[in-house]
Amino acid sequence: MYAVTAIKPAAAPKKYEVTCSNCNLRELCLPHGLCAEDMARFEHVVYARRRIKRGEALFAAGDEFKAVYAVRSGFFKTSLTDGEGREQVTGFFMGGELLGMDGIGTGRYNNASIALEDSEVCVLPYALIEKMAAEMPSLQRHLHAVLSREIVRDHGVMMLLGSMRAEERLATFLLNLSKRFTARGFSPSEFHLRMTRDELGSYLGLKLETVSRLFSRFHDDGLIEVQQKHVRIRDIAGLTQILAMRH
Amino acid sequence: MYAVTAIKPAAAPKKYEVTCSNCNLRELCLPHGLCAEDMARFEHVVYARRRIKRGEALFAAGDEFKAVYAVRSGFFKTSLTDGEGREQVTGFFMGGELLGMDGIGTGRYNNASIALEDSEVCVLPYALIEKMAAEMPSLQRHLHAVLSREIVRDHGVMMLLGSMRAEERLATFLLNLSKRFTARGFSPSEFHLRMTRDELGSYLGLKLETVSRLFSRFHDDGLIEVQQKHVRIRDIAGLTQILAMRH
DNA sequence: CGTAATTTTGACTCCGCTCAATTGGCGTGG
DNA sequence: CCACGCCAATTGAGCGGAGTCAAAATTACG
Repeated sequence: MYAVTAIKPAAAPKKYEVTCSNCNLRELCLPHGLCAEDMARFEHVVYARRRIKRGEALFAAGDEFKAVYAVRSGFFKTSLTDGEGREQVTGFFMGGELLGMDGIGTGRYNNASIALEDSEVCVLPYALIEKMAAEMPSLQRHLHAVLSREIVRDHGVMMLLGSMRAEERLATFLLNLSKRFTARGFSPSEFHLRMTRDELGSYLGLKLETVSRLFSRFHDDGLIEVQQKHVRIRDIAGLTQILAMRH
Repeated sequence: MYAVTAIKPAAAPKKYEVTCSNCNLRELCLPHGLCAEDMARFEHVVYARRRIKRGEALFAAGDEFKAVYAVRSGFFKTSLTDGEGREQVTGFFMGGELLGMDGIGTGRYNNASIALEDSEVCVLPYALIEKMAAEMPSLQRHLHAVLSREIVRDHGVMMLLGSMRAEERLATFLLNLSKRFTARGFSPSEFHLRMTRDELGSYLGLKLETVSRLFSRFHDDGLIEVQQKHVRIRDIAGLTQILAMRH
């Protein structure tokens, strides 16, 4: 089971130790595109960080919405659980990506957000964001853009789930992961999956055995090397090819 | 039968003829929750309407993003088309719902938006919305809420596509449609589907034959009456029951 | 009124699921 | 350090739900 505790970071985290302006994720994060002056003002919003240990929840579905979180380091999954206990993983999030925006509309988080490795997030209290956005057009615009892009991302997942076959889904996922790692300066072709086969299956609308079999098949076809959670992409073109083959 | 049309007589569409404050959809639309004064200011943003005939596009994927649209009457689908010509319907929209928010992030609409019956929309130019939101906290908050709720809606679809069986998907869809019609003062149990089996299948991640078979099955089970596009729900509890049955 | 489009229905197939057994990895405690 | 136990991952065998292909029926529309 996942604990919902650890609201309070252990050591006193020195504020402003790493500011947005010198954060290596600034190109990917919410304040992206702000001028130096606006950036300086924005940094006062990011007044706290929070550490979440592997397996713990940053927030649970139904928790009161107070802040949006920017992933500073680590890896998260978000997931819904419906009345009958069925879990649906709705996304995986890494450095510079924002968590919790689904809570704005109702005042409660709709998803649970679970760390899949020891992680750290920047806390962006929504009340402050709202206030600054009203005074800072570039921030307002960027906030809207971030929300809108989340919608576009979700539509991509809908296309994946609604009209792709199993191997296309996994290929799409691997290529997407590769791109996001690249944007963060990591290897495009070699990485550790932080989620289980079950979690990945949930996200892709497949059973864990199917995911496992697909990894084995891709391996046999020389597209990737897999050893448990470690993946190395050997043939990006081959993976892309899978998507190009209609049915 | 409960037509959504005929709200507007044939008269020339004079601007401000129907304002937000007296629009029968105001409880569902973007300006919802604004005070009288703010509402009056907001009405100046809604300076135009646009009629779209059945089968025509309000906008196409890739079109330059300039405005968000509120459905005043009629019915729309939104859909993506990927490189290989595969279509994925991402949503159906009726009175009071907003179209085009996925364009904010990139400056281009990501979806195409097609009228499934003769329809009318209010044009909300984004530049004006943005400006007013900065000056009007209640509007800003509501805009964020609307964007956020769109994300939540998409997550619901992801759960539907990722972890429900065919009959659960259709039952969920019918119940959702019923609720939305109810909120608009139409019959909760009797309505015309404006989309084809193919479009509905795309939305639900099923083939059109499967959708057709499910309608027939639901009919045989006494849950609904179907005759082509006309549907009458006979047993809401029975439909709900389908969702409660795991596996 | 005729033609095209949509819907329904049937027969058969196959992809992904279920059930089950085995293997492998990793942390914990003796 | 190794043994144990637990959880994750792999692999196999068989099944079933949804897809595919095809044809007929019904409806919509020019």
